[in-house]
Amino acid sequence: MPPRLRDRQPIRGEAETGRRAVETGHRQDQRTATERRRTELLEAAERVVLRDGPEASMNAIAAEAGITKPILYRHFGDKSGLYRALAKRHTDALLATLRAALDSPGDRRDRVEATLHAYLSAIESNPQVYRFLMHPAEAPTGDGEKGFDLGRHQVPLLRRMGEELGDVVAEQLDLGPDAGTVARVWGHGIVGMMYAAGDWWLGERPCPRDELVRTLADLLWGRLSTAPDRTAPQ
Amino acid sequence: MPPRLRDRQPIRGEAETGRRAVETGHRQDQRTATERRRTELLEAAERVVLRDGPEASMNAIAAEAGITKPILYRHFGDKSGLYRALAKRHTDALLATLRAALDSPGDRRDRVEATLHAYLSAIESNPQVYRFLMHPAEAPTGDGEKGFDLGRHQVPLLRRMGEELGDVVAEQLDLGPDAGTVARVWGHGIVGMMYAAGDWWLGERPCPRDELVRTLADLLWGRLSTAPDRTAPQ
DNA sequence: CCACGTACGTTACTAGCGGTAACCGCAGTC
DNA sequence: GACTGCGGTTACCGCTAGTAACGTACGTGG
Repeated sequence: MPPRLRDRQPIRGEAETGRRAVETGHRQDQRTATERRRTELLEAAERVVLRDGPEASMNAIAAEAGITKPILYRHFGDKSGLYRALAKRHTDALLATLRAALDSPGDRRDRVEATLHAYLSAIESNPQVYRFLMHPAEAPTGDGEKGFDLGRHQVPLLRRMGEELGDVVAEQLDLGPDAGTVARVWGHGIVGMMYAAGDWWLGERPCPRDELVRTLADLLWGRLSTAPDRTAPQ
Repeated sequence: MPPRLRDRQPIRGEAETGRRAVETGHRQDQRTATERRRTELLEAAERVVLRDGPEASMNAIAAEAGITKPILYRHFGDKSGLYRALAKRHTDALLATLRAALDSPGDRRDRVEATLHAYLSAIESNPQVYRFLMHPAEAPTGDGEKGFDLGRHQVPLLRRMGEELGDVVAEQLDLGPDAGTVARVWGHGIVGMMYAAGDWWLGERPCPRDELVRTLADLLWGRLSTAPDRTAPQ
């Protein structure tokens, strides 16, 4: 890869214009102030990530915020800390949307289709956020354990969505014995189905969204088992 | 000398002990020789990746092979080239296994379960290879296009499996109009289901493999639509 | 008043990364 | 003998994440 021009360092003395004078009266808004600062930094980070993708550098983020790296590290510990904080808002929002769709009125098929629609339109309307959430660009291990744990620190959104959907399935359906396990398996399975099909669809756009939703719902409705064989009539 | 610590370079003169003398007779095995060298390097890389995970450094791989970085770059271009070469063998093997399962005798349900079994036992028997294949640890863009392409250079194995399965579905089932699109959607969807459920199962081990296979097959067989409601016990 | 704690901010560094330029030496071939 | 190509090296580049040390404004408490 050709060497990139070094990213611009923050311009000196432009971040602190006319700020301090506003809150002279208040005293112990220290905590709220740092909180506000935190969200300011997060918004800057979000701008950069949405512009440059998940591989945005801490330098670039700091520059966007008008400051330098050490402050970012004071606030978020390390890069994965920043990314975790950044991801939280979006994952929470997405999960809320999905839960709303899962609890929407209508029969079961309607709810399933509504959920698929919700997920797909979310990733469609903001692919870069989706990409950032799903492909965290190397979350640096971080756990003390070296070895074959596998998957713990990876793609947490997929896991969370799977757990969430499993809960909903468990609470809405009567699955007989082993209901808990079955529901969780289905939760992760269905989420994975949404994920892979959605990722592929977003890249190739082979059909409108409704058709994708219908086709996936057909799959979940067992059409795979009832479709006629093709080798026989030939 | 500047005070920079140098990372350990490979030990001098241990890679070429008693090698040259063997093939004095042959002449134009240059191509086969470089081919052999390539696979030697790939095996060294594999050892390191299986030991250190996907974030293994080129320096470490070169050291393991008893050489230095530039040779790796001569052979594979860049890191993603090496990783692609490294992944190819395993993906080919896995895809062949899956295809065999998809074409196995028995009825449709048997074939589906056989395929699930094949995938799950593959990732179970070698989780680190699986992890390397699925989470390529930041394939560095590489494409000229900057922007929102999304997903093209990401997780190629998932895509390939989806395409492959879509082909099989299309050639075995009669899906009426739009058969091509339906088959591909299903291919990617089913693969995603396997992927997410398998990843979760591998981490938590909530049930034996057979049960997971059966539960997923049940999902594909439409049990989601036929399971009784739980909130309204008629 | 002065000292303290605390936030914000900087400069200047470190080790390590992927990747490359320039060079050496050895084989075989025209 | 000159040319070419491959295996191999040293030494570098620009970049990254992360840190140490220092400075500056502020409000509080002895």
